[in-house]
Amino acid sequence: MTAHEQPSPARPGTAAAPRVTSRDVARAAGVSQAAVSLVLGDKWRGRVSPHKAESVRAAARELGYRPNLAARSLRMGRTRTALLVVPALTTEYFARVYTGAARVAADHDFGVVLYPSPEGIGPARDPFASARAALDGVIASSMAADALAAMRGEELPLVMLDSDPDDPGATATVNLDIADGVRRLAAHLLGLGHRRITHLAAAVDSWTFHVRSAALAEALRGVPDAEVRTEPAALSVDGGLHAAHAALTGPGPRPTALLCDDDLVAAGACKTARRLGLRVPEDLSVTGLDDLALSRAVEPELTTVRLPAEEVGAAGMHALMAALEGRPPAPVSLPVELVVRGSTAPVPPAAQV
Amino acid sequence: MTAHEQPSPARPGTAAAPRVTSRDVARAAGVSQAAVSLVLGDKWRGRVSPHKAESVRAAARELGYRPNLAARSLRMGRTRTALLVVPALTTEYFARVYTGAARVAADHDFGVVLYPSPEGIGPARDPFASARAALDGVIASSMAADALAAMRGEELPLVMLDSDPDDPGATATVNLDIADGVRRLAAHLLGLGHRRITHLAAAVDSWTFHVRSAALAEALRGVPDAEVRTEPAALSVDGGLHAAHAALTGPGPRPTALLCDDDLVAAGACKTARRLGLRVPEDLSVTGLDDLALSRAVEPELTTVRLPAEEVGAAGMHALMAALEGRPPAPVSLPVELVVRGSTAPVPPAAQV
DNA sequence: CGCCGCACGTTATACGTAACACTACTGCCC
DNA sequence: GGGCAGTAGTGTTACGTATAACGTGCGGCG
Repeated sequence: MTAHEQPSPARPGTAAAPRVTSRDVARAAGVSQAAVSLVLGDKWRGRVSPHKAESVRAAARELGYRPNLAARSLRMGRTRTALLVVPALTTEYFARVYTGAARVAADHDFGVVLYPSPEGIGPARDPFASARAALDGVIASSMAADALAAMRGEELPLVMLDSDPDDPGATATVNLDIADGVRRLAAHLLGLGHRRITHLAAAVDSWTFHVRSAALAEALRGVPDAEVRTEPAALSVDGGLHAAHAALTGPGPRPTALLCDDDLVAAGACKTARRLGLRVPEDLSVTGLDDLALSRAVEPELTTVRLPAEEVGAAGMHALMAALEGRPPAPVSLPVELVVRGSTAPVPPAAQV
Repeated sequence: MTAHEQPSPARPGTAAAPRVTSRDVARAAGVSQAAVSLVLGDKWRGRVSPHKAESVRAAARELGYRPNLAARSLRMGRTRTALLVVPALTTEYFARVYTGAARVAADHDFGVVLYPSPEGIGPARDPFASARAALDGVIASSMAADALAAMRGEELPLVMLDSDPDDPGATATVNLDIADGVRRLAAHLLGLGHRRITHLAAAVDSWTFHVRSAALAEALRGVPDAEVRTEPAALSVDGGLHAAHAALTGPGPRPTALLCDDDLVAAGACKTARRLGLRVPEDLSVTGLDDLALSRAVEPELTTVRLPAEEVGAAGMHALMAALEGRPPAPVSLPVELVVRGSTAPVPPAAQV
């Protein structure tokens, strides 16, 4: 419990405090406004004497000077602001992407503004109007397809996340090696003896999900007795719940493993399995993808693939900074990590037909 | 799969497009720049003829004119930007608060910039520098205590979330009626016969958590045989895991119910219970708080209190708008909802000593 | 001696917008 | 006919910053 030391007679209101400008600092330090700008911009070497420079800094500190960023942006033509376009922020994955991006941005003295695409925030608005300042660049997840269309025509650097590296509209791309993750999940399941695998595939038209299907197909190509099916699933616990029900009660032999495009889906699938009287992992193996906090909260803990979300955001921002500085950004592909936990087990003997 | 209709010969790069200004529009429409400003600012009634107004709008559309927000902010002294200070964004709760705030802000043509306090983004920076533009107001969660200190001195409207309504430093406060939620959880548990209840209390020094403890104490005051203990817990699955272990293996009779300050903690507690051979809810009842997606993913689903996070963000932004328009904002307290699911059950007969 | 850098500054300008102050014309009533 | 209100505009300025352009002494060098 903190003490309230200040009496604070009136609550802070709308009263616009007369902002202290660089001219005020100049007056206080006895120099010109230009000198203040030079000193505080650290461009004073050989232009202002060390003594005066110090007194400028002292005056600025004294008065609590804070440069007006609107004026600076106007003058410079640069806003030091990037837009991050995400499909919806209520997911842990994108919250982590934001965190990584914001960290790197702060190192470059940049800010990050979010544009959660329409489903999160209402009818489609102009993403550039929603950002309050003009923007220096855009980082966008491929999953925010609708908002993306508006970006295409702009003359801004556009870094695409989780997106086709050959996309000609992107200045740079940052990808997770999802294909490798899925291959390793598939190998893990095959190694446990699973052959009848149903893919609970995200019902989202985005590159990163297409890759998952392709990688799974590729991984099972050389296995003659493998029998893979696909069931579309909405990206939520309920989505997994329904998709798993369809997969487990449909015609034909029951799959012994469910490979889910997302941890949420996997959690839902586990619930359905239990309701149908199937034990996970003894009767049915389930794998997730993302390694959300949730994957360790459910019982059993999910075998999944850890996606380094913060690194995705960080790499995206690095790529954007490179583009802004004229360095050609290289496409990035980040490694993922297979995390084996309790939701997968050898195929039950009874199912080995 | 979308077709790539545009040939797009060169990738968009750093090439700064010569932005089209209001003067360009004026030239194209054959009027003065001032007229353009009037028309596009919708202040032209009786000052510009309807005919010319229309041709200005046409020219703006034609040229793809987008006003320079930096210039506008500089001129107006207002940035139409609010800062949202949150303790960490990787949590679903604050992602939802942001979404609600951003929705309301958009209605007022405002933007929202996030300041995740230091633990999320590195060493403590100046929150106002991190926001790229000057700010018109601040909305802050009481949980971001460290960042908050910096706000106190500023002359900006400050809306506090989940915070003491009597805080003299706040322009307005928005609260959830957490006390009511906890009272209802307590009543629910008492109704099921529970008397030995351990409170897994968040180890965070914030008003919203103090309220929980106080409300629980109050609810049990009139119950003579009630026996409540408290165990501090970090706000995570692991935190709940450890705290529950301490609570269930400590000296004295084992509690029959755990009241947890957060769904994550509750999920962890359930795991510990299961590891100790206790069934939830038959042998032990567990309640959460938040109603995260996670609370429906675990087995059994958590009895919890639904916190309307988006409404908190929305109400916070409404209060800020009111303050900026000179209307005195009233303190807000939002109702919460008890959600009874599978993690609570009548106290087992054996435990009824 | 004259003139070139060099260190140390200042003056002036432009960024794009909003809005104040002003002009000019047209009815129209007293 | 003079003033007055209303309509339809334009010219100009200021917001606060960064920087190009412009002095001004002064020591040194040809």
